[in-house]
Amino acid sequence: MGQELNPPNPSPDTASLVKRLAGPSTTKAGLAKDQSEINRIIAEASKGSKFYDNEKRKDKELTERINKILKQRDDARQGVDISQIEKSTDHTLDQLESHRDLSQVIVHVDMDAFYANVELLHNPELKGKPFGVGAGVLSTASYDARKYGVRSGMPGFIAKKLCPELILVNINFTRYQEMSDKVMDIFRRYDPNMLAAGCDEGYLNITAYCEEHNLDPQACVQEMRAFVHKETNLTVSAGIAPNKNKPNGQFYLPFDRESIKSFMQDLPIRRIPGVGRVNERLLDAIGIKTCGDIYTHRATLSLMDKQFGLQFLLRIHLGIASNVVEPGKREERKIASAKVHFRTFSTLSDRQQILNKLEEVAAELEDDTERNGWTGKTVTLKYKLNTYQVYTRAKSFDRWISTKKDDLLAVCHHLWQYHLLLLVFLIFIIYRSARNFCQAILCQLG
DNA sequence: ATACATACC
DNA sequence: AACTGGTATGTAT
Repeated sequence: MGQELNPPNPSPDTASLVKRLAGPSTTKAGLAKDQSEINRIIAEASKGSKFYDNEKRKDKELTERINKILKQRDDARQGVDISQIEKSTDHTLDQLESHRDLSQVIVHVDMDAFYANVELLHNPELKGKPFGVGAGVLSTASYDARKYGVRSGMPGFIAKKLCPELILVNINFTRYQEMSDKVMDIFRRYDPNMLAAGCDEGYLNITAYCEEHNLDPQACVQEMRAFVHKETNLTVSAGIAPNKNKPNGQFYLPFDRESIKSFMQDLPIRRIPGVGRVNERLLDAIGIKTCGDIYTHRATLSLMDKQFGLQFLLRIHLGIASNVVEPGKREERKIASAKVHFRTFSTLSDRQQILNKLEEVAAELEDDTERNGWTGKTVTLKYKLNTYQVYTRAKSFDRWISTKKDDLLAVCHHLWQYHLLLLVFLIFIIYRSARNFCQAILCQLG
């Protein structure tokens, strides 16, 4: 609320801001030794930029949100019988425990530094050298680069600050897709129903394979990893467990309650899929750092179910997760989008200039949707100012809409706001569909 | 329904 | 100088 005072000395960055600036992928493999020095360099390099200001704003918002939650917690704990709540939570835990299924052998496979290692195959010169894949922003970093703190998602100029001798390699999607297909084919020999999660990882249920081939899970996975290495020259890490919760790298989690419990006890909550940087901080604020801490604070979590999701966390605490592996339904496309960059920071104050840009993306979308026989019911306009603030405006219809350029523009005209006339850095239209066009026709027929 | 935020790779 | 891009889902109003 209050005005920011301008202190005589610039206040140092808060720990949370420094961490935020370091980016989301700080839990990756191949970590450097002194993370705090690296984070300091990153914060230093970011300082003074619009990006930095925006992160600072978001960090402050989150801090305010945390304070609100802490107050809610204190209110919620007033005058209630904590031990009673703990007792009822324990009952829920017993219920969950009684349904634990240890019968399925689930493997999570993850290619090691996939893009980087594929590039190494194509250019052995890179061996032993720190390099990143991608331009502008890195898609991945070689293990030699990770030692310096270089990570995926990091802008090139910061990576260069951390590691001046860093080599930047252009991205070659077709190359990775080719290798991905090969690797996935190997995985499918072990589970034809496997779930491919992105192009470099997947989940397999090898229960049937182990039984049929009279193999124990560890030997089976060892064999599979050996095949991958032999046929592609790439390495893959795997975690074997009774469910899909992802252990750390190469790991066999024994299939009994006690082993799972002790594994979860000290596992940082951040390692759980679904707990990102924001939820990590929210949970930290109420004293939860590890999956074991969930139990300690079960009463608070129970009282604040709405904010934190009690069931979700109790299952995490017990190390219980889905053990159903399915290939993931033939993905129906849900969104079609097109985008334009404004390369300049100058004010695009000329209404006509913006209209031209809008026309450009609308034409691109018309082309895409016409070619693929697509339509949808919602048009979304999304744009980013040079402050990195993002805005979305959407309009939904109860019928399939025309994807003609001019019709899209007519909707956009309805959507765009005056501050589009301010500095615009990036703009894109998202055009979203519930069903594809063929099905739309079927719908109309009956 | 809309406007966002968060998370994942 | 440079801060993924695409998709899904959650949440508040």
